[in-house]
Amino acid sequence: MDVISELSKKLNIPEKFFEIPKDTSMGDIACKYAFTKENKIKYAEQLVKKALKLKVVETARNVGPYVNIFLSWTQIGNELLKADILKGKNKGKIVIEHTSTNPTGPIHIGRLRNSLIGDSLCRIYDFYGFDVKKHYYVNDIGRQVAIITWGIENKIKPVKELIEKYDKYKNKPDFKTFFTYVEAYKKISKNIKFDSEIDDMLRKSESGDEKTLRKISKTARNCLKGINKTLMDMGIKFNSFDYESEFILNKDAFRIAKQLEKLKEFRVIEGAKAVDLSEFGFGKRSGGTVFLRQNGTTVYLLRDIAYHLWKAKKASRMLNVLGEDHKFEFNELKTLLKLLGKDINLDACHYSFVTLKDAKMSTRKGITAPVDRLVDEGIEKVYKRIIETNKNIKTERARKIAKKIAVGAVKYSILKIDKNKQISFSWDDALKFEGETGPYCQYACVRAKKLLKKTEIPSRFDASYLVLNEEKELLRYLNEFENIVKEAVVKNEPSAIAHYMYKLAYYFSKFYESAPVLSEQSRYIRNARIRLVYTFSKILEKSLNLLGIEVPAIM
RNA sequence: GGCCCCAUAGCCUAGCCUGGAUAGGGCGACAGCCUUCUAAGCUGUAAGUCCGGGGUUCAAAUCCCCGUGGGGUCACCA
Repeated sequence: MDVISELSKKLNIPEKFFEIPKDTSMGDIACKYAFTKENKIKYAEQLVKKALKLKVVETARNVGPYVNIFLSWTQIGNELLKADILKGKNKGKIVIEHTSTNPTGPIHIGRLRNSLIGDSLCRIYDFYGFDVKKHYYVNDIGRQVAIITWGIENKIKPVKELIEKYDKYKNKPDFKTFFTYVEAYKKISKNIKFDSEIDDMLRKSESGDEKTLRKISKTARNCLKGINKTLMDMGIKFNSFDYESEFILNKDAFRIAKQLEKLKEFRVIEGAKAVDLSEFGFGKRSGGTVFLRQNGTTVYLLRDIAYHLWKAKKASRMLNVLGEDHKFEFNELKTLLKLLGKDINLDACHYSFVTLKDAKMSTRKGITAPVDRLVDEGIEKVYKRIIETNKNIKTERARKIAKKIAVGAVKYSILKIDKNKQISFSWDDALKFEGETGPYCQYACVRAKKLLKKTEIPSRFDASYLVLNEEKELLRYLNEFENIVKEAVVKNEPSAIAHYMYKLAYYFSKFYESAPVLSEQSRYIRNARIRLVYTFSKILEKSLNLLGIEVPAIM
């Protein structure tokens, strides 16, 4: 029940004048509307009188111009505890594109932020009622992939040192691709002849030579298998992998180039075809935004336009999860789509960079912090702890649980931070299990579910028996779930869910320590408490799920 | 240089959109709590120029302006 909107309507005061006080002694809801009036205190007193007449209000009093409202938890509580958490519906189709990391090596921690935010947004939008399609845009052409392809063709052998460094992963296709890349790159930078072979390959592929294009694409597709394995292991799945090369093969890119040539912004700059977007705020040194190079090959932006027009056919809305480095290009893309007369609903969720703090990661050459390694190290750490606390547990089961916890820790540590803030990534912080972490939330959920296993869930209960402060705090916060989901959608901000669920788990832990459930003598109180724990476990598990975090059976 | 993002205790972070009651948390430190639904938990203590300076307002961490520091971007790269 959205109490604030209820009070707003009944008292005829805009919602923004209501807030939830930090302290229960100041009521469940506070109203600060009286501050805007001449006779502040007198007005507040009148508000109190009005509020007292409402059904949801238990009592109300004013502290100066503040009006502190205490709600009737019997009514709200009964409604909340008997309801199922329901998915929204009929919000329409949306294509969410995320990750889209270049298939030139294993996925790295910096890039993981994209996948985690993207996957979480997919879950949040889905829960909110959208029909979500998850897309990965594969850059299967371009210089890096060409270099690797060249390396494979010329049977370049990677150096032993590198393979030893990543010994555990040496047979994973993404790592193998990376090994080849490092060595091929070395060779090419030493010899101009090799470099021109790459240029030749690029020119052929980007102008539409099918054979070359397919050859390069194969390299990318192979690497992608490894990347996808890592993502699947973390519970991140896609509906579609869209290959950039397709938009050259099907000639879409060239058709769009023809359309761009008809625009009044069209220019030819030193033989290259471009559009002058300076009046839209895109001042370029070269004087225009190039879409076809002097040699007739396509650039990324042109293929991106083709891609977005293709995606637009699939859904009425699109959302791209992109690093802040893509802001400029994204705005160019939107501007060009508009100039082409395409009215499409395209948004971006930009996030700031992840920098690597620990020397452990920053000093090494090439990739230094593959996600696989972080997760594996986390699993080892958790595994030890699990077999300590659960003596007779089977190895395989312990490892499965360890994985859920390690992944939960990593996901939470990244998702809890506001997307506009840079993350200085610390390996140790990401694998912490106490305090505001994923495992803390998982633990609260495990405790609740374990307790519930030992009893029936009562269908008859009365929330008026929940009188303790700890019970009311928990109830009050459970009631906020709906609002938080909405906020996360509006802001494209999974961290809102992360902070919510930590606090929710905290209120539960407090309740758990202070109020016995199963051993409670009074049947009425016991039933109400069981129902409270039941609702809590459902909402917390859903919140965890919205971040892509699973709940293990034991911890 | 132009444009965009960020700045809150030793470290990390919430609050900023929509201005109001002593600026919430977490880590680390210190002190307590396990014969009771799993202590990955709970309780308490110490720790703050909310980057600096102006302005608006009865009221500014929050809004506006000017700075400072950090990051991003302005490719015939993707």
